[in-house]
Amino acid sequence: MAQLCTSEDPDMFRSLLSRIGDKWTLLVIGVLGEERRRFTELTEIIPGISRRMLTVTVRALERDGLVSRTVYAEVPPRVEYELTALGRSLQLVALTLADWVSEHQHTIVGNRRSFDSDAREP
Amino acid sequence: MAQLCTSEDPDMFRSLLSRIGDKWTLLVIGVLGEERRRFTELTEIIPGISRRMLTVTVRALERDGLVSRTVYAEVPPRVEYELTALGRSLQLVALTLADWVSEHQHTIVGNRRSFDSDAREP
DNA sequence: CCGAATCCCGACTGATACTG
DNA sequence: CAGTATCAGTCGGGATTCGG
Repeated sequence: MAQLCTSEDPDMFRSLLSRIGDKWTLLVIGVLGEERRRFTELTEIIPGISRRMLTVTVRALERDGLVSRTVYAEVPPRVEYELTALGRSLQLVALTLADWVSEHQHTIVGNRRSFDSDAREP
Repeated sequence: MAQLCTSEDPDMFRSLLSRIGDKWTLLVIGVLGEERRRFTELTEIIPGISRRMLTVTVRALERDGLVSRTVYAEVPPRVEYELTALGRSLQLVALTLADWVSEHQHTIVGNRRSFDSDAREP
């Protein structure tokens, strides 16, 4: 319902929205949606992410129960992350979002271009 | 495709994502999804938004072609905003997102609580 | 290999005041 | 009514460094 956006608890709504809307979360979910990965793999697959931000992101996802973290008592250490059932359900939503973006991104880029050029010359 | 999250143009993906993921955009889209509104109406309906942030938000939406802005040459001035066809298509996506949040928010709050309490006491 | 802790900067936001 | 301008505070997140 659109009401969700306005009434009820906009804080909670926004809190979850900013979680998935932050810089890295959806990328991590997208990658983990394919298969479980270990820490260093993620840093290599996701372009530009730092170890710190990967740690922060993956901790937040674990806290929300979207990702599970498994530590193997080996040497060298190995830690694997994978989507939980809840995480996979979010991934489905994320994919519809990604579809929308891929379908309309060219339109939007064009809109921005014409808006910006209109603004310069009256 | 999940690939969209990783390869291709993650910048464009993130650019659109941070647009709809920012603090006010989805609330504005949610309100405008019901019916066209004028500026002051929006400030009254959306709890906590300042005139400045509303301006910034609707400008960005207009730039992307998601919202249309109509100025009536009256006195006092009247400006109305409404979703474009593109904006309505995004609204559909946003609603699936809102549904997911409303369905799982209690689970997530619970996950956070138990994660936080587990962290304190080993 | 995996991560925690610290420092720091630029971007985002809000309060306030002013204008057509 | 519908904005714009300016300034100050907060915060995400990147670089770097240290530990298990």
